[in-house]
Amino acid sequence: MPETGDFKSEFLRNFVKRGHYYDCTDRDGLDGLLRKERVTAYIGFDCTAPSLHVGHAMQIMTLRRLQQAGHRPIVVMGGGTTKVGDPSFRNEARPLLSEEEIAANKQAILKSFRNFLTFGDGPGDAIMVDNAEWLDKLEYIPFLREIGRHFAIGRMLSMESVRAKLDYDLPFSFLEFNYSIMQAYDFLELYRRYGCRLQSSGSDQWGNIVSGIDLARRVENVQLFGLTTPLITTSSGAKMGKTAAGAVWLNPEMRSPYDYWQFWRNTEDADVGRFLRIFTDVADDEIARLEKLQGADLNEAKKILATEATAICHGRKAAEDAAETARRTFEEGVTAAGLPVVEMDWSAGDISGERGFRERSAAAILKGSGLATSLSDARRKIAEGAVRINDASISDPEKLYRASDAQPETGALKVQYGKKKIVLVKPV
RNA sequence: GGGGGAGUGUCCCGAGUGGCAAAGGGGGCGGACUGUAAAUCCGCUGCGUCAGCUUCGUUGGUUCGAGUCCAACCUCCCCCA
Repeated sequence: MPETGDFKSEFLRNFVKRGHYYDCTDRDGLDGLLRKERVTAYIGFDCTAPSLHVGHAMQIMTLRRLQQAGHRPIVVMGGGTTKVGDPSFRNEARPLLSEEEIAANKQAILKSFRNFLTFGDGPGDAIMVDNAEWLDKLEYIPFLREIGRHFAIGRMLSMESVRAKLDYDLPFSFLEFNYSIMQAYDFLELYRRYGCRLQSSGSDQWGNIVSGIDLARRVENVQLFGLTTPLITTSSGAKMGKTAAGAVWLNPEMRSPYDYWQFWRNTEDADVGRFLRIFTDVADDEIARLEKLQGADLNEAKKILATEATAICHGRKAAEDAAETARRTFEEGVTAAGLPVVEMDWSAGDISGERGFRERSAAAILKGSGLATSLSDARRKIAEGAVRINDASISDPEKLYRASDAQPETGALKVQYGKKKIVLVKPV
């Protein structure tokens, strides 16, 4: 990690202290600018999925910190760049998304930002733009003449993301090669439109950020700045939020606030302090106190981390509901109504055959709960003894339940896979 | 354009002799131990009313039988132009 130096601006001092800082293209320059005026800064987000995931949370928090320090954040939706596709650090050219998919993804992603940032027309309010606004309109020859001539092939080839492709003989088309130019052009365009002076992102975007700064210097003779954050991994080395089992989505339709809370609650001991600093607004001295806790006492800190991080993403109410549901479930051992509920059609015979009216096998229920992906999967999990229904351990996948087995408090069957995954299955 | 090589269980990497639901990793999930932690050990990781069914880039073909042989096509890589 590069030198952090002694920053004088409130924003950068805090940025370092909170663990967001990785590198900066011009430390003194940016530090001075931030002290002098309200700075407009942006981060771009591609629309490759219908939701952002916790891996993006670091970036969104950067914008939040900027806003807290009185600066103006711009969220740039990559409606245009996603059509090109970021080649960085991917082994394959990912299949091109259709324009419809990109548009749908963008619409779904927009909502995620509402709780992290305050949008509006005021001087420090966040704004959101889509780079398709200008990228879609580009004309090839004029663009090459105005912008393309400033890009030296030699230097582009030396960029880390490009070199990796070339060095390992990975597929790499001219289309992807242009991604970096598009991103550089974004920075220039944002400067022209909004006076944006700063681009932030993860450290993997360094090359693209620098390209934008160079371009703006040549074209507009202006000094722009870049600021990067470290790639977040857990202490065990795993990349955050992108497990094979499924990303930790920020969108509540794709991952409920309760499950989001659980994700943070299960943080490794060694990460608690670091995550509190990055992903919550908890005061520094309070974090200092929390991370000193030892052994099981550290669980208190994890609950605060979970609630605070969830509150920023899903709102205070949802976070406290999730905390309360977890408390009742795991500390009191009762069936809490706030657990995820899945409705299941019990109106006809057993879905897997005429086994009996309005009865469902344990395996079918487990599949219906979403905790198993198929009946085979459900049977396997039940046979392993990992499943409980209504708090009773079961081993027979064919054991039958009827709608009247629903627990009166919730009107649902309590289906549990493993120790932590609980879903209420409501017969409909 | 010419020559050579490669595409395996849809998370990734990767063995594979004509009899294979297909070795082995990693990752993930579950169990034990704990503190809803880490580490460690064990198990699971295509679908199915367990008879079977469908997987090895795509489509045809040879064969009792093909991931394995043949042909064409698609994609990628390397060398030559």
